[in-house]
Amino acid sequence: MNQKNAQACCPAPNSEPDLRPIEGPEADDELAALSKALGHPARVQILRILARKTACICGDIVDELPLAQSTVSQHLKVLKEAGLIRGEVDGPRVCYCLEPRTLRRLKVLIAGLLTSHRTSTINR
Amino acid sequence: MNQKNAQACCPAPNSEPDLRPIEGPEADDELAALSKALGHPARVQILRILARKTACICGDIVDELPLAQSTVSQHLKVLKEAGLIRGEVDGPRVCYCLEPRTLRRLKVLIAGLLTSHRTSTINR
DNA sequence: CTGGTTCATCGTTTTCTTACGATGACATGG
DNA sequence: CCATGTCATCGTAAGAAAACGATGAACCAG
Repeated sequence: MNQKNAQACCPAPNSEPDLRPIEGPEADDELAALSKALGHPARVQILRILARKTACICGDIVDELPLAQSTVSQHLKVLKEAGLIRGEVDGPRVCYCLEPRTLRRLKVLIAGLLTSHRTSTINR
Repeated sequence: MNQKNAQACCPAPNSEPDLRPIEGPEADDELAALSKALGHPARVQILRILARKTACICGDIVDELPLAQSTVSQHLKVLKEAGLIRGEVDGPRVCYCLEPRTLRRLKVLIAGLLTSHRTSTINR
């Protein structure tokens, strides 16, 4: 019941390349952790909402999901701890937004499973 | 204690494009399900093993993981039900291999979260 | 047919996850 | 200062997931 002005939070596109390895035990754990954070429909929907809205929003997310506020807050926490989103306090509200860097990282990690595979001829 | 000959199972590279949508409720659920299947370190390691070995293997996977055979079998089941791997019976053994098509699909779904976002300028 | 190998499934325990309402922290408008 | 709106956290109950050993099905070798 608000549709607040999407503040100019969540800055710094930060397109530095990611240094971390794409294979090995650490990469495996990283991929598992990121996937786990994505592994719930509500959290995917939250990411989708944040991706759609050009800029970041606050708890309008709650209005878009058939879940209690506390549940949504919990999901946001999971996503934030995984580094997939960022939250910034804006007065009484909190403004969430995507962290595209992490999503790109996830994409790269998954692609890494494909490139080491034999079918890389049709891979891209 | 075996290192059996990796049979020529798991054929059909099958590079048809995927028809299904990249957004919407179905895509969200699909992405969540695939991510959930990936959301465990042991399962990521299994995929990594299958990706490394050029061809498919059997329960040599069990020898590579610090888990009981039944536990590995359970993880394989999860991966198979998600469509990420394929299993083919080869005599008394079962030969597993990657399903690159599904991994590519997952990559596309994640990329879809990025493309609808504003930062697509630095997206690729 | 018999015994051995390979793997899936069953049954169980333990732990994690999800969901909710209730409560609390915090900033802002009056 | 007080009331209100916004959000996080706590406590809890229900359900899912993870791990294991034990058992069973299927296949070969002899």
